[in-house]
Amino acid sequence: MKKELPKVYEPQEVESRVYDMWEKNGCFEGHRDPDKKPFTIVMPPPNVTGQLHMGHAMDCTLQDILTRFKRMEGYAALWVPGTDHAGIATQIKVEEELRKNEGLTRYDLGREKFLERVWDWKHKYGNRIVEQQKKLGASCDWSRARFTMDEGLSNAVRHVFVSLYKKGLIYKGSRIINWCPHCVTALSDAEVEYKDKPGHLWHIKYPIKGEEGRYVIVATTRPETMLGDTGVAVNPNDERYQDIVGKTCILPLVDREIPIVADEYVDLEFGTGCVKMTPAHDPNDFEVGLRHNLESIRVLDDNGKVNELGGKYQGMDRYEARKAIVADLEALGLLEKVEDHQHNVGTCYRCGTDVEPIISAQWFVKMAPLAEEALRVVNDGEVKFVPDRFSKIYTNWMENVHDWCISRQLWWGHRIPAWTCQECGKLTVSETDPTECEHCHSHNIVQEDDVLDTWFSSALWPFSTLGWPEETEDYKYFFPTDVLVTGYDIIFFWVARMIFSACEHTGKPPFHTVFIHGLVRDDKGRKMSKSLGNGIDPLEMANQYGADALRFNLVTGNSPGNDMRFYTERCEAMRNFANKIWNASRFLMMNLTIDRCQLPDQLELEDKWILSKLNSVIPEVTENMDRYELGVAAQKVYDFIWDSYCDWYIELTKTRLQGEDEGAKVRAQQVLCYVLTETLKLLHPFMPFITEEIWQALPHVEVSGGHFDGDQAEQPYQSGDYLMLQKWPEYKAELAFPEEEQAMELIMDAIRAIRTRRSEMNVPPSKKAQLTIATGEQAVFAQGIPFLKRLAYASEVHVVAADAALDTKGMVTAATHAAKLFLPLAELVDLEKEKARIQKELDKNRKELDKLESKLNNPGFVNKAPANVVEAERDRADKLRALLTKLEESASSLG
RNA sequence: GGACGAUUAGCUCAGCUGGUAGAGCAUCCGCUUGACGUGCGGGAGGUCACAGGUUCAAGUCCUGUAUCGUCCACCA
Repeated sequence: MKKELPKVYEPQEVESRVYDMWEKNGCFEGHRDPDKKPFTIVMPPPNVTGQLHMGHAMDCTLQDILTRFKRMEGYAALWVPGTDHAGIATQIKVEEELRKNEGLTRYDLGREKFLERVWDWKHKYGNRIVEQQKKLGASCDWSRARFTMDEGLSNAVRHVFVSLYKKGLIYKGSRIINWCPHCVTALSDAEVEYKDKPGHLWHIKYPIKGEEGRYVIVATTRPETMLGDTGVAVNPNDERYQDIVGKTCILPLVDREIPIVADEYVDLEFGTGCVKMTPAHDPNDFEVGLRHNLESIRVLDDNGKVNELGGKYQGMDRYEARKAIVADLEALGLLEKVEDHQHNVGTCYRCGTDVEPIISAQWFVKMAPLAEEALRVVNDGEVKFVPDRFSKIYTNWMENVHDWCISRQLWWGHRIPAWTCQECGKLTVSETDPTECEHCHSHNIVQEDDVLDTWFSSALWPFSTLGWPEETEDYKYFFPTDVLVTGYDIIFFWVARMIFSACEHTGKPPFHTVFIHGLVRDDKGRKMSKSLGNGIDPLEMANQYGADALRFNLVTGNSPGNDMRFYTERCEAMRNFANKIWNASRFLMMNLTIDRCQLPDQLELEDKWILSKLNSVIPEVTENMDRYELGVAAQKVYDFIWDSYCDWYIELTKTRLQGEDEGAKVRAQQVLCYVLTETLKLLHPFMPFITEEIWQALPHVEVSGGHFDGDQAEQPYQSGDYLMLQKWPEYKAELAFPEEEQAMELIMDAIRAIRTRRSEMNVPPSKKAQLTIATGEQAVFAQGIPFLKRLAYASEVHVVAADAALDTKGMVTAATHAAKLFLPLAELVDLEKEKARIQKELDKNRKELDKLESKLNNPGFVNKAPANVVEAERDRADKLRALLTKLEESASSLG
């Protein structure tokens, strides 16, 4: 069954065809199988109208690798995909579109009509990111795809809201919250990004009432908030201001009389030691205000403009008002001084606008009681972070968590299921839309306008996607899930909230492992962003180099949790790797005369070598996968394929494949095929497309079989149909050949030594030379003759005893610890150069041996080091001594 | 102010529980080697940031310092 493959691997065509094949044949479906253990991953749902970026690509790749690996290991693997309605992000997009195309705002349309538009938008673009994930090879069970605003998930949201409300863990209250004047909504603490910005510290004089010419000087970074000042605070221990505490000052521009109070909150060292109090616009002032009964006067409206309480400044934007106020103060001679001042400004994580702390009536989740269990499960190891250092970030946050502001003044999202009675003013909170007030039974009830924070619904994702609160079969079988894969940037937003939500509502942590990865940055180490325009489109990379190459790039060359720089060159290198595998397979198929592939009974030295190498790489890969060291695992497969299989084993088999012995030819094919097949399995999680494509073309190996063998009529696939459903390779004791492995290495050492010598002398491969090997391992080298001929360019090979009398005058020599090698290339030898070379090699190895011997003569080492380490060092010393002897002989023979 | 990460070849990074410093790219030399030039063979290039310590043995563990980066908190 000879097959000819194209010379260069063309991923584009292969990938879509292979993906369709998998999908059509149900390969991605998770099946509840009582005989198997489940393995479940829920995908962090991307924004429904989003586009796939490099971060998604990495996230997706890691999850796919884990899922494919576990699936092959025999788990009932399920990867649940889905999308998030992404409240603010999506609403902003649709509003922008609306303004651009029709010049309308959402208010022009009204809530209902506007939401129709958003749904239209969702239907139009919602599938885009799914298609993009498919391009990357995501083996999700698309039949179980969910959207956070699906009916089921919405029910879960309502169920949770009501349940928390009834437990007193959700409440509505007036607090200082973070307000984005651009998005016109409240934000949670997590949604505020603090940025260091240059600003000023304005020192303003507030006249003291009844004391002409006397002032309190306050320092502020936000002068416009003075319109809402209702007090001035000093530290009670501040000797400078003992006498003014209790007095009143006149708020300039507003002419309000405000008290001077003493509060520990004030820092004696900072500014003037006097702080203006604006309880409606500063969280600390709010607290102080509560202690001293200061009034809260909110002077900014929802758009960040001064409101009707701001007198002549009404209608000005907060920054306009700032300028005007400063100018007016200066005109009045009340501006003492202005200092440059670097300070941290909170900004909206969505739009970057400076966040305004504003007092506002919002809904909150009471966090303290929920945090307790969420901390316990991590502290007790029921939920582990990989790498572990992130658990500290998590616990630190959870220990200091504030109540979570969950209401958003948006329309797109889960509307808060609370109704206010217009008669008695009380709230009715209900899972199903109520028809009357539960307190006074009035029918005159109005639902809250606000919707819930997007993250409120994503917090339920690991169980809501599986059918909860219904006790569905899926929920019972697949929950709790196993691993959550995500970037460290959403530990607070999402991971923390999933953990406390699952603990609270299902009684179990949602997963046992949180596998954290870093950010993908550009080649200069900058975050990829739209504004910088430095984003690299993963799909473009996949198109150009293949999804497999992109995946391999994203998973190798960095360690878990660390950021990675994206280099296109690395994609190229991985594309080359894919091409290498392709050509190795092409070579095999060109030489294939068999249509069944099992290991032959008779194995040659080189067969045992490669099988033995394969046998040790299998557990290494598996162990690294188990430890989430996916990059290390991938690297091991890479090295095995390129070095061991391609550069050595394939070359070694050519002597048989191109020989006359038909039996030997077939046996070589069988081993080649077996090893390649097993290797394709190891590589499959990382490079699913090319491995499947090649595997489909190969005669399938009977030795390992699939784990879907046997009587499983309900299985939608047949054993052996797809590589992605094959059994993950295992170590096989009967295929470990340590002695042959070592023997083969002796031959390989000799080949390398000869190549080096020839290369140093610029002897082209076309110039063959006789080779004489003096060795104590004659039998081994006798087996190596064909390899030495082919790979060390020997015309003839003579293997003689180590102590054989040889006329080696003028011969080129090379040495390994096991053999002396002689090449009759006398005419090419520069005697002086040759001497120098040998001397250099002698020096190097003597130095090495000296180091070793002093180590071995150190009683501390011999007595305290483990026996196997000592043994290995002794062995190494022996080999060095043998090599030195041979080098010395060579030196002396040169005279 | 706290916490964390990084510092290893020219560049980007691996190096897991201490036991002979690695890869990719770049570079230099050679190669129409019957799978692959997206390749093959060979080479050069590193006092593992610095200073101490633990140990028979430290890139790896501990302490401190420096530089860069990230997160959290926050003084108007």
